[in-house]
Amino acid sequence: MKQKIKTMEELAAAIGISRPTLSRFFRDADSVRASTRKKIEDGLETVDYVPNFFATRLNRKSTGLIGVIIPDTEDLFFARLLNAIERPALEADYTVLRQNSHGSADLEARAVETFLSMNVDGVIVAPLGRESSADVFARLSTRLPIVLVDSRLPHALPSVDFVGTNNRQSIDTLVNYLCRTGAPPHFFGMPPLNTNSPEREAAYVASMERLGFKPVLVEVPAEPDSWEFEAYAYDVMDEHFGSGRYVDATILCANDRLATGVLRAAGKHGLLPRRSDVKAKLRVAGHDDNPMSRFMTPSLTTVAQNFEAIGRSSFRLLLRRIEGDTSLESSGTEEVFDTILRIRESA
Amino acid sequence: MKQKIKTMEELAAAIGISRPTLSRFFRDADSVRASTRKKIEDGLETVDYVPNFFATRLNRKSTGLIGVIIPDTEDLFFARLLNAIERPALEADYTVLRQNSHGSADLEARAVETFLSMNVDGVIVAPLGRESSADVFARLSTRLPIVLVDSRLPHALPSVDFVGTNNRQSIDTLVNYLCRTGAPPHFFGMPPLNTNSPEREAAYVASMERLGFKPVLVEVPAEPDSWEFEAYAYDVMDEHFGSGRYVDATILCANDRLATGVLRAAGKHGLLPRRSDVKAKLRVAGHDDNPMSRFMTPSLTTVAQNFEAIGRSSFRLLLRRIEGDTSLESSGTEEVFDTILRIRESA
DNA sequence: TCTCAAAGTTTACGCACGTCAAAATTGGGA
DNA sequence: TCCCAATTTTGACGTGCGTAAACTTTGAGA
Repeated sequence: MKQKIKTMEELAAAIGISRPTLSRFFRDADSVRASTRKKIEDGLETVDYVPNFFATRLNRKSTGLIGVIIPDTEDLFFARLLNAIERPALEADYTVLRQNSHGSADLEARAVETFLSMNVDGVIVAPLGRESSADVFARLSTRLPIVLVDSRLPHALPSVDFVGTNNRQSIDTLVNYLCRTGAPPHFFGMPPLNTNSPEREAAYVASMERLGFKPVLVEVPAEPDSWEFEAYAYDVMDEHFGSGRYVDATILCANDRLATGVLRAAGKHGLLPRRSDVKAKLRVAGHDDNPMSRFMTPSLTTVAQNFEAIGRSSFRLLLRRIEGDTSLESSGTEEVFDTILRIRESA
Repeated sequence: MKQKIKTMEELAAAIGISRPTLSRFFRDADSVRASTRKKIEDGLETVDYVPNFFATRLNRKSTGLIGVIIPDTEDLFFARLLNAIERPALEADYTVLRQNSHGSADLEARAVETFLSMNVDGVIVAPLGRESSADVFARLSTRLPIVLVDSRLPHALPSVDFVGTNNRQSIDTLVNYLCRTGAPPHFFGMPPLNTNSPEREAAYVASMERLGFKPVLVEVPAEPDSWEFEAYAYDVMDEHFGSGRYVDATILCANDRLATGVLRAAGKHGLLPRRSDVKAKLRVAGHDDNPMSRFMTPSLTTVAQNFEAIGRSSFRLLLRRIEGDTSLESSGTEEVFDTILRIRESA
């Protein structure tokens, strides 16, 4: 069992190198002479030493930490987004800290406090659509670089960057496809938890009108403040289908999780064809290309967001802000990515 | 805009309270006189101060941090488990740090290093099934309290606690139900990424033999070292169904994600009944009750793990170890929870 | 072997806060 | 109004490491 060493001072004594040199070595192994580098590395092999995380960050201009706040870890959309951010961050030697706002503005604010107290170099956040969120992030953005992903804030903060999906393109792609291949779609919106909700609805209305069709929203009783999209959509459509409404309609859902609930309700009411070669009357399309969507029966027609690009891009943008890249506009930058249509069985 | 205050020293000056008293206040607000408590709290209202996270943890016996390591954040099973651990931890004023091993033993080891360097009070880990994992955690357990969750290690560490699901009970429940209502099930195991895989298979064999049936494992070509369970199961069964094998069998899958792939393959080959009142020949059952399972078509018959209990219990156990509860066995404790059968349409 | 720049060592201070001991206040009851 | 225990303040040191300045050693080329 290797000798346990607690401080860098002890380490210096144990391998015969001065502490400042060790400190330099840990910051950048190439900043010391090759021969002493080898001596240190050999020494480290023989002992059990881990630099103290807190002590190293306490007195440093950059902590090498970035914070990410998402609303729900149990939503695969955000789980994938998180991974897409974490990957380039790890490559750039940043440690990413995740906080879950659980859809609550309070927890979101508390997460911000935590990140401030940790002197993170920057924050990437998928915000809630609340007013309070906007205030919190307005304050935050005066103290730290911050980039929004996936959703904007209800009131635009002119100085904050945004990276997300091009909702106009994605919805337009779906509307065009659906109109070309069958009945013009109705739109099933999502609970207005963030700004994607109104954005996609507006995009739907615009696309339909451009094609000369009348936009029709699926009637929803009350929009619950919940992230249980599948159950919500199922309840709504179970009611509709049970009363004979929408049974041969084309339904464009604001995301795949809603579409999942719709498909389930359709199955219950016998509205799904048994074999994929039988044309169904009811058609359902989603948005996001959730990993489960291709495994449903029928598999879900949807559009795939470019997670990789969004994650990478938001991190890079944050990095440039952190490094004070002056070629960036001081007013917020905006990057949106197009989606790819995935035609499957449901529409 | 409130006055920004960076250190406790400044805070002390700003609100007229000595620094040690402030320090005591932040550790426990009730440890100061009510009148000075009020004075401090009023003062805090007027300024913008956040204690430095690193400085507060640097020189403290307990950091109030616990680490959690899971193999995959994009697997809803682990996402839910994580939340179930985080909830009681937050109530007990612990901050939980998550690390994702991405199924890699290297990253798992690195996560351990990180936690050690942060002086976390304890670690909860859902381990990989690798040999190397066992070594890493053996070392870790000599320095920190640690509890394993969901899966054991390939070689039992006698001194480490374990909290998970009672695989014997869950599989036995499913086997009994399936045998009672139709053909005895075949078993579709999962890639041997952790110890649940062999455990569930052994439980299946035992249950079948006890009922006097011959256990039959679904033939799998090569077991890939992958977490893409749905795609894996789909590929395997697409091949089988395409050749006419298992088309009227009952298939018990080691988890819901595999079952999802099986159902998808069944749909492709027209093996699913159109309406739920038509008896299917092919039956599929899963394990875990993934949130999506009830929304599939057909909805999946499965067993629900008791996430809440597993999460709460593993945290409590860790807490007792941290606090040095002497009523605990020094040899490892073991807690397993029973599952609940969810009978739905697929079997 | 000499030379000089490169690299390492010494020494010392700083970071923001925890914590302890001794001295000074405070406040409620007698 | 006096007194004493409870609190707070003062002063000082510790945590593990970053970092700067001055000084010493090293090593490749002349």
